Amino acid sequence: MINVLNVAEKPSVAKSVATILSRNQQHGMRVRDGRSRYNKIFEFNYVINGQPCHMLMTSVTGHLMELDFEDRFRKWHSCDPADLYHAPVRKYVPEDKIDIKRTLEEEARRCQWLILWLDCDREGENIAFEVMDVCGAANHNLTIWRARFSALIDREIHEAAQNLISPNQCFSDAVDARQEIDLRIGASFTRFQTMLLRDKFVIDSAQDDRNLVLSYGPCQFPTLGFIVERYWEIQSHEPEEFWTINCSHKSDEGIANFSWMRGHLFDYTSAVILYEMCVQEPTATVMKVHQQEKRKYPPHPLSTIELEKRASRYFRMSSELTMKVAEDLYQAGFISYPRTETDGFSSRTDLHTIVREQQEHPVWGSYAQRLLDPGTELWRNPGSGGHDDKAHPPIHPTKFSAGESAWSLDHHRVYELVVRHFLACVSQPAIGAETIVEIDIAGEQFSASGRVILVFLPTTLALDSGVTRPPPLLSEADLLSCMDKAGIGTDATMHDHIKKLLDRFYATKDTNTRFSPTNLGEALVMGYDDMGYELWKPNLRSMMEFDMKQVSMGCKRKAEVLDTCLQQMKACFLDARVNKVKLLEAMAIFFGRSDRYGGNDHHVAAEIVRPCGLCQESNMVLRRSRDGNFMVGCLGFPQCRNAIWLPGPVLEATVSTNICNCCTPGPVYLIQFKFRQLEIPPGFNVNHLGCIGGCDETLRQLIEICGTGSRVQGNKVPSQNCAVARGGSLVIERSCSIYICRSFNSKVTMFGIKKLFPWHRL
DNA sequence: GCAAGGTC
Repeated sequence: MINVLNVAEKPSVAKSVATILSRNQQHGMRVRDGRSRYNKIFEFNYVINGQPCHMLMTSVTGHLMELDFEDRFRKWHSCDPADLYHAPVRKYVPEDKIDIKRTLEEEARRCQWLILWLDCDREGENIAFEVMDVCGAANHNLTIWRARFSALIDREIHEAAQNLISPNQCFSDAVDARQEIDLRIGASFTRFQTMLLRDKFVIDSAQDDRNLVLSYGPCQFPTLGFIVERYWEIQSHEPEEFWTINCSHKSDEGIANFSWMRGHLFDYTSAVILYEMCVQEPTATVMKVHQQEKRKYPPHPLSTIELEKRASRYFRMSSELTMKVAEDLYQAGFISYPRTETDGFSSRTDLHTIVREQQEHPVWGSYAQRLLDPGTELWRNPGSGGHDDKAHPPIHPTKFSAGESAWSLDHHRVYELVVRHFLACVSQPAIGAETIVEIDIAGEQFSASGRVILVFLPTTLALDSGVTRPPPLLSEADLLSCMDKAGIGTDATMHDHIKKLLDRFYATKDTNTRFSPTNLGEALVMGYDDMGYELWKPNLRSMMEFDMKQVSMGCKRKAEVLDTCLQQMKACFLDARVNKVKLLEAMAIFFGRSDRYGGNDHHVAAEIVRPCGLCQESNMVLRRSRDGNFMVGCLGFPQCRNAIWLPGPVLEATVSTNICNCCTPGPVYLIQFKFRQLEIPPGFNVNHLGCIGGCDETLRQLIEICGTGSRVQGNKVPSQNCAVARGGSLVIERSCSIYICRSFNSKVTMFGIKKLFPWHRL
C-alpha cells in the first residue's frame, strides 16, 4: 500500500471527491484537521489500477501563491515606474496561505504519489503547478498525477481516478504570462497616473487625497471605458424631430390604437402630404387580420452572469451583493455552486428530484406538483445556452426551504430567483394568442393588435411629432453583457471590476442601477483617448486573451508572448508619459488645480451660468467638451439632460459677472465670447458678451449659420432647438402637435400648418 | 499604496 496525497482547489471539492471515492470502501472515511482550519484532511483506502492506496485528500483555497516585484521595487518611490516592465518578480506564498503550505509539506513527506484534483481550467492548472512546487520541494521523490474531471458525480470521479494524466505545462504557462503582464501594466500605470495627478488637482471625491489611488488595470479600465463611451454617446446626441401619423378607433369595446406602418418620417413635407391624403379620405378598410400563437420560451439554465443580470433587473441588487448572498446560500447548502459559466444541464442530472423537493412550498409548490404530473404535459427537458465550463452545473436549488429565520430579504430573493428560474427551465413555453389587424386609409397602412372590425371611421387621425432620444445610460445588466462579450474578466470576477470602479470614485450608480462616469473617471479616459491610445478599450484585453490561448495550446511560448507584449506596453507607457500633458489637460477641465503644491495657479472648478430651468434643482455650468467645443450643461446630469450647445466658432468663453436683465429663471450670467475670426460671417464681432437664456439674437443667428459645437452635426437644420434648452424639449413643437392632433373633422390645411412652422424647411 | 485570478 502506498500513501497518496490528493489536493483539490477548494475544501468543498476535497470533501465531495473523498466522499465519492471512499463510498463502499473498507473502514470508510476519516476526517482530521490540518494546520489551516478550513482545509480538512480526509483519509480512506482506494485502489487505483490495481494499486492499493492509502489516500489523504486535502485542499487549497484557490491560488496558493501570489506574484509580486522583489522587495526593492515594491515601494512606490523605489524606482521609475518604467522599470517595472523588467524589474524581477517572484512568486511567493502569502502570509494567510502559510498554514496550507505547511500542511502540504508535512503530508507530502510521507507520500509516494501526489494527485492534483484542481479545477479543469487554466487557473486550475496553474494552481496545480503551485501545489507541485510546494510538495515537490518537500519530497523530491513524489510521483505526480493530474485527475481530470468536470462534475462531482460518482462515475466521473472514479473515471478520473483510474485515468490519471500529466499536468499541462502550457495551460499553466498561459496563466503565468497573464499574471505577469497584469502586474507590470497595472503597477506601472497606477503609480504613474497616481503620482502625476493626485497632488496637482483638488479631487473632491477623496476625503484624504493623499491616500487616493488612481488605479489602472487591464480589466477595470475597459469596464470604465464602456461607461464613459455610452455617456459620451448620450451627451453628443442631438435630438432629431420626426413625424408620424397616429390613428385610433373608439368603440363600446374600447380604444384600438393603430400605428403607421411607415413608422415615422424625418421629412415633414412628405409626412404632411400623406397626412392630408388620409384626412381627405379617412375611411379605414381592414386589409388583413392575422391571428397567431405566440410562444414565450423558458430561459436557459442559470449561469453566474445571468444570475447577476436578473438580480439586478428584478431587485436592483448589485452583482457584488448578489454573489455574496449566493455564496451564503451555497455554503448553507441551499443552492449549487454559484460561480459557473455552464448554462445547460448534463443529461445525468436528476431534474425531477430537484423539482420534487419544491412541492411543499406555499407559493410555487403547486406549480412544482403540476410539473411532475405527466397528465399536465407541462414538463420539458431544458435546453442549453451552449456554454459549459466543465466544472460546475448551472445554478439550481439543492435543498428545499420555505425561508430560514436567519435569511435577509436578499437571501429570500436570490433563493426564490434560483428556484423559479429552475422551474421555468423545465417547463413548456408559455403560449399566448395575438391578433394583428392591418388597415388601409387612402393607401397608407396602419396596424394594431387587438379586435376585428371591418370598415370604420377613425375617431382620431393625427400628425404627431417626436424627437429621437439618446440611448439610456448603461445598466448593471448592460455592463455585464458588454464585459462578457468583450471577454473582460471572468464570471467570478466581473462584479469585482464593477465594484472597483465605484470604490475608486471612477463611476457612480444611480438608484435605477445605471452607471455614469464621475469627473475623475471621465477625465482619465479622456486623457488617454486624447493621446490616441485605446488603453481604455477592450481590445487590449482581447489581444492578451488571444495570446494566452496560443500559449495554452502550445502554439506560442510563454517567454515569446511576454517579451512582445511587455515591449509594446512599455513603449506605450513611455509614450503616454511623454504625452502626459493630455492627462493634465483633461483633468484641468474637471478639477481645480491644487494650490498646495503649484502655488499661484488658481482655477475655478466649474463656472456657474444660471440655475437650471428644467430640473430646477441644479446649476448649469459652462463646460468644454472633450473635443474642445463649449456647452452649458446641467450639473444634475444624467438625471437632468438640459444642455445648451454654443456656436461652433467659439474660441474662448468665460462667465462674466454681468447678469441678463430679462431671462428667467435667473440670475443668468452673461458669457464673454471670443469667436474665431475666419469662421464667423462678415458683420459679426469677434468679441461678444452674450446671454444663453434665449434673448440673444446674435448667438441665435451664429448657431443658425455656423451650427453648434456639438459633436454629431450631420446635415440637420440648424434651428431654434439648438438655442433652446434641449432637455426642455421644444415647447413650440408640442403645442403644434396638439393643435393638429384634434379629431380628423378639424380643418387643418397645408397653409395652416405652414404658418405654424415658419422656421421649418417647407 | 499598484493587477487579476483563485477562494473563505
